Amino acid sequence: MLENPSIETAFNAIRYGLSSKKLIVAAGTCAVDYEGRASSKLNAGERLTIFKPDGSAMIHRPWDTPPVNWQPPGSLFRTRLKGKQLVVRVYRKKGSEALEISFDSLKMVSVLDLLDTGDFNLFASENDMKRAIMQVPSLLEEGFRPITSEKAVVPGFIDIIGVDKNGALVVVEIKRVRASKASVLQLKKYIEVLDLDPSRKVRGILVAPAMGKGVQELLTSLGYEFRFLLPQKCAEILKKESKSIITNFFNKN
Amino acid sequence: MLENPSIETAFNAIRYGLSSKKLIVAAGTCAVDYEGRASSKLNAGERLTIFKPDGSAMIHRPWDTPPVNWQPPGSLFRTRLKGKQLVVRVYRKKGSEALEISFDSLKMVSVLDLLDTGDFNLFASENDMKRAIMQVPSLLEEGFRPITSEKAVVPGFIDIIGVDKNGALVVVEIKRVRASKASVLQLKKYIEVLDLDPSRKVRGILVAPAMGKGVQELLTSLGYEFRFLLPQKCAEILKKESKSIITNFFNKN
DNA sequence: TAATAAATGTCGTTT
DNA sequence: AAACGACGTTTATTA
Repeated sequence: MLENPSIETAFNAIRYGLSSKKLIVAAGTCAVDYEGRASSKLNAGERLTIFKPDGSAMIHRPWDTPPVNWQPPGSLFRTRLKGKQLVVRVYRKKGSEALEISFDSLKMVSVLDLLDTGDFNLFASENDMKRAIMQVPSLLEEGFRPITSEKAVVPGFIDIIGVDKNGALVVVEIKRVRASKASVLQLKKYIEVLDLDPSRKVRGILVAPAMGKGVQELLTSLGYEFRFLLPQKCAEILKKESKSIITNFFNKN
Repeated sequence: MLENPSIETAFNAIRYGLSSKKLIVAAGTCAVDYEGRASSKLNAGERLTIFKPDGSAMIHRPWDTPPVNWQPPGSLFRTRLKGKQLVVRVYRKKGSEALEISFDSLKMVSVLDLLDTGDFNLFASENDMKRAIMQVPSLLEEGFRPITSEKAVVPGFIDIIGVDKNGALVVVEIKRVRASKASVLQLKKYIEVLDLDPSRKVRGILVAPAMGKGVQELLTSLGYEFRFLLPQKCAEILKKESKSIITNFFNKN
């Protein structure tokens, strides 16, 4: 960990860090060039740069969440001194993409050995909404009974098929974000694919936290219905069921 | 800049850094909870965290380019000590989204004042491809003459309208990445919007560095054409042209 | 402000 | 490996 190191000192620290697969954080005045699918040029300024052991790299300006320049994991590093500058080249063969960071001076260099084995779980995906409805069918409506099992349905296909309290077939299409007209057409397609005999009544229900423009009209014209449901509520339900983490764990392993 | 600070020392440094709008980098053992549009839980492990003066925040694991958790600019910070833990809460009103980082210990805390005024330029956007064709129409084909001026065309609408060497109208749709079937349908829509009289021949040309599956078939069935063009080549042309403009400038003066 | 298209999108799964 | 779709997409642009 170095404060205001000379270019040479920083060079040695970064070289060492890269070769021993450490995570490196460096702040300093640099210019950045990128050539690849696109190309970019960033003039000199003070930024935070991160080099990770997996070969990924980021250059952060003092604002914004996404980095101004980056390179994905699997990239290769080459560090060299060029006159009074420290130059780090991050490149990969595929698409011959290259990022070149030229440091004029450094305020801080930190070489870190981070051990991170903690599990990460993201809840309330569209699949989680489906699971929540499967576990608590009354989320859709009283008396609803799903026919399809959680795993049986082909992903990207019909979300849930079930039966309502009157025995009518129900096709459910779930969106975790605002439903678009495309969502309605998807529901329509699914219902058509089912190739139902006309004697049996079939209901189409679109489940989402919101509707886009014209969605209600399209739904009505096709005779389908809308059910308001927040992904957050599904997350709470799954949390309550507390099986979700375990399920997640087993899905992963 | 602190190495292995105590929780209290780190607390004071981070508090100071946040209140004085500095950029903060901290590495240490932490757990992270996110609640908002989705929700997530990250168990304890060693990570790198960044808090920026604009209110954005990132938590980076020792691998991957995107952060495992983040919060966009405009978020608010609240730092507090909770037992033996240092807790940083990053939250925003909209959607009531909140990120909570609980540190057990810290390896490094760095409070940085970064001055970054350097220009950033990204070349070879879709618009750059358009400009390149406007400047060098032969990129599309010999004898092509654009009708629309660079600025006149409504962006998001028809990219370029022109005339070929035989006087036929040409509608050009540009993609900077592999063109999908949607791109072809977009071209089709644009041509239909033109509402042309049937006496005049109209050609539709899709310009892109590659074609997706079924695109060639769809193009053929609609009677449209494909023109291979790399964004990089456009970038080079624009670079060359801008130089020639400078040269022109010096020749004139 | 809402809708639409682009992104060095990225990140999965499926073919 | 390519192709397709979803994303805590984000971001920019335009009606």
